[in-house]
Amino acid sequence: MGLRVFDTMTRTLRDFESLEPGQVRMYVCGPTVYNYFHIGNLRPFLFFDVVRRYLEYIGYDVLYVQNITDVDDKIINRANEAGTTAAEVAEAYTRAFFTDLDAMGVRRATVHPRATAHIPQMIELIEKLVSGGHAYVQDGDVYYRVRSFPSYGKLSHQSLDELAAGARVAVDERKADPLDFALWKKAKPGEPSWPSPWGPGRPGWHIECSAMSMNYLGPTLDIHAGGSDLVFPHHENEIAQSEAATGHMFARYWMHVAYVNIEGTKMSKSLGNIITVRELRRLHEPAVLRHFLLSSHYRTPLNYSGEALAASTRAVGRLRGTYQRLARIASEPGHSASPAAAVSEMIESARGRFVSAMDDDFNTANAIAVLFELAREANAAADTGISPAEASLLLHAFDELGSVLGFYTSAPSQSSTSNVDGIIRILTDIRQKARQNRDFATADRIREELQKLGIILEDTPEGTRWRVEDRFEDGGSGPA
RNA sequence: GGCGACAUAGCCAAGUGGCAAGGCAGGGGUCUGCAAAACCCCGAUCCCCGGUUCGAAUCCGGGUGUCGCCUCCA
Repeated sequence: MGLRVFDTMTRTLRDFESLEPGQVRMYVCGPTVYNYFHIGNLRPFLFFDVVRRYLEYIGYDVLYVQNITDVDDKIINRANEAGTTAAEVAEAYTRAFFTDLDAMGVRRATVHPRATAHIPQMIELIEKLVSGGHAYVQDGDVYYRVRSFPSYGKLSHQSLDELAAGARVAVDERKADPLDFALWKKAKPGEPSWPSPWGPGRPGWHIECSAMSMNYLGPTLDIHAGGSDLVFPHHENEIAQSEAATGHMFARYWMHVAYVNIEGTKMSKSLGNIITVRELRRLHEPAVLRHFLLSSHYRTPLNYSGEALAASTRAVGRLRGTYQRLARIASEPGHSASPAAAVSEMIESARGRFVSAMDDDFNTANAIAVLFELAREANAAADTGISPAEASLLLHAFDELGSVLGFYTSAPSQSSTSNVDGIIRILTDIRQKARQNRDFATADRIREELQKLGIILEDTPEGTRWRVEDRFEDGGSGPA
C-alpha cells in the first residue's frame, strides 16, 4: 500500500513520494525561546519525532530541520521585564527546550538552526524579494506585498478579499495593504539589531523559517509542518516569500497537528491554564505522556485531563508489565530450541498491522492498539508457557515497534543495584517464612505496609516479585 | 461575516458502505491461603431528522451542540 499523508494544501490524503528517492527533507517549526514550552507545543514536537522515526523505519534517510527562533518581540519583552538581555533569555530557554525534549525522549533534529545565526541568509532573501517587486521599503522597515503573489491564500484556502474582510487587525498606515507583513523590522532604541541595506534592524518571524529551511534543505522541502495555528498566517507567508523568491514549489506536503485543550478549553495565559512540560515531567514519566499524546490521531483535538493521564499511566504499566515478564523469561537459562511458528506468525501479523496503521497518515492510535493486542497474545502464550527463545523474539518485536513510537526507550528499571532491592528482599524473605508457617496475618501486614509506601508485592509460582506502584498524581490546579 | 474541525460505551479513542479496534473504569469467571499480575467472558438504538443504497457510524441534505483559525500563538 505505502505511506499516505494528509496534505493541508490539497486537503486530501496523498500517496507519499519524496523528491529524492530514499531521502526525506522535513522542516518543523520550532519554538520561540521566551519561556518553557507547554504540552500544546509538545504535541507537534513529539508527533514529528514519531514521523521521523517511522520514515526511518521504512527505510528513508531523513534530513530533519527544526529552527530555534531566538530573536522576537516576546523575547525582548521578557528580557525587559527581567532586566536582562534578549540573548540571555534566548540562551536560557533554548537550553531548557533541549533539556525537556531530551527528557521526553524526543530525538534531536539533524540541524537546529538559530535565527540569529542566519541573518545574512535572511537579508539575501529579502533583497531578492525587494528587487523582484514583491517587497517594499518603508522608512527602515521592509514589507512583503501580498498582492504581488497571485496565489496568496492557497494553503489556508482564503482569498485576499475574504481575509481583508475578516481582518480585525488595526490598520497600519505604513503598509500598502493591511495584510502585508514585515520582512525586516527597523530597530527601536535598545533592541537587538543587525546591520542591513535598510539600516539596523531584525528579521520578521516568517522570513526566518523560509531562509533557514531553504538554506539547509534547498528550495523544495518534502514535508513542512507545525501546529495547526501556523497555517495562517505563518505558513501562508512562508509560501509567498519562498515561492516568489525562487519560483519553485516550496513544500510538497504540509502537515498540521491539532490543538491540545485543557479540561475542554484552549490553553491561554489569561486563563492561567498553561501546563509546561517542565511541570509535567514532575508528574508523569515520559512514556505516559507519549502514550497520552499519541493515543489519538494527530489531526483531532486532544483534551488534557487528570483522568486521561491516569488511564495512560495504567495503560503504560500494562505494556511494561508484559515487557518485563518477557524479559524475565528470555533471560532464563533454557535450551535454545527454535521458536514455534505460532510466535513468529504472531509477530509478523502485528508488524503488518502496525505498518498499515502508520502508513495510514500516521495513525498512532491504531499502532498503539496493535501493541496492546500483541501484549495480550504474548501474555496468553506466556501463561501456557513459552521458551526463552520465543520470549526473546517477542521482546525484540516490542523493541522494534515500540521504538518507532519512542516507547521502551527509557523504561525505568528496578534498580537492583540500590539497597532498596536488598531491603525489600529481606522483608519478602521474612514474609515468605510467615506464609510457609501459614501466618498470613504477618504476611499480609508486610504486604500492606509496603503498599502504603508504593511498593506492590506479587506472589508468583517462581517467588515473590516487587514493583513500584504506577502512581498517578493529579496535577490539581496546574503548575505550582 | 469568511474558512475549517469535531460529536462513537461511564471515561479516552480507532473506524469513510458489508456482523462497531484498542486502553481505562465496572461486572462475572480461571489461577491464588488471600491479594496482585495474567488470561477468558460480559457491555454501544455510533447527537437528531430526512434521503441515497440490498446494506450507512461511514455517502448526501437539513438541524442541534462543542471547538479552532481569520491578530502573537504549537
